[in-house]
Amino acid sequence: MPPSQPLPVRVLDWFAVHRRDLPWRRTYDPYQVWISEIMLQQTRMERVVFYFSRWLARFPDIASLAAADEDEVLSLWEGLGYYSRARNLHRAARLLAGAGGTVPDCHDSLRKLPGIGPYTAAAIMSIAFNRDYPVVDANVERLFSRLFDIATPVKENLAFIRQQAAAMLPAGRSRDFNQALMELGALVCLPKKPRCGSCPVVHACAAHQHQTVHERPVAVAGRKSILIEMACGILVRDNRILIQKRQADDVWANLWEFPGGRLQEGETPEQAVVREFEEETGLAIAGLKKITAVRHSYMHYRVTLHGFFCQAPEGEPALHAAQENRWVRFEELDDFAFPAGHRKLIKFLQESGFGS
DNA sequence: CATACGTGGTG
DNA sequence: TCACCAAGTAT
Repeated sequence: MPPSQPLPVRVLDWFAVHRRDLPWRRTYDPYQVWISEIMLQQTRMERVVFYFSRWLARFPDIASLAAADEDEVLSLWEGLGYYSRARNLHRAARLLAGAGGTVPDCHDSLRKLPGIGPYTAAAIMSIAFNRDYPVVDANVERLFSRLFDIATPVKENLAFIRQQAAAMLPAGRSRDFNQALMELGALVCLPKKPRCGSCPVVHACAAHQHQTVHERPVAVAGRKSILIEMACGILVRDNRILIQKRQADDVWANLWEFPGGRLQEGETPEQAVVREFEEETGLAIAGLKKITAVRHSYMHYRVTLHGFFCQAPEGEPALHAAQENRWVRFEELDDFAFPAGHRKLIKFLQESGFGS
């Protein structure tokens, strides 16, 4: 391919050869494109494929999603993170089900749906309906920051990047072109190890010319990660385990967990479980038995979660910090959506033969 | 508009 | 090990 070909043509030709075969690229069914775009937000492609397939098998269309319980929706989302995406998807499906039951072929209507922002509205318009809307995601930002060798923080240059993306969008080819730009960012114009030798537009890349590819995009200074310790208690009574449903306005909204919380200054994990259990449920637990500690992280926090078995002689738990209590059998824990740390603890128990 | 929202992969 | 990253949105 001669380097004289216009950049959009080179990008489209590259995509025709290198595009990955993905479930939602088979029919471009608008519902499927919508689901995929929400799942792909801040989430890696390889990870999404599994969740997407399982989701489509259970919720093949807007009607089935709208008819589902939120708990089941969250269960199918468990592990993907950013759970408001699942709750918003569910809410939006119910809005759409009452209004024709199709994904609107209209940017403004899409933009009004919960969970659909500027990126996703444009992505659905172009990928599902092949309408001429430019899309600028983190891939496109990185690609353009290199193409134009942008030396200031990329977030300060979004207007310029959007303008460039709109200017080079080939009319009538937006479905392929937008995906091509993102695919190029995901497969070639990588953050750490860009494969400039395989790039179809390296001849037009200012950063490559100036040997500044590794310095682009320029990021704003990040925050340091914070170490915290947490503890939770698995209260067993009559072969049932107490779980609580988290508040709707808190982190991990509407997910389930074992009572517990963050260690205070100078507190041991044991003291923290006793205190948190009392605060959250009013129960005075005893007979603590350490299970294990699991490490995980979220946002800029790195968490060590200490898990304990515990006992409580009498009384039903109160609801001081949760919206619902439930006593469930060990095997039933798989039917509820838990934050990753708690799920790791459950997995540890399953693998150590507990309950069998 | 800065910040919160989750998680697992990566170098 | 750890900081940074990944097809953003809501507030």
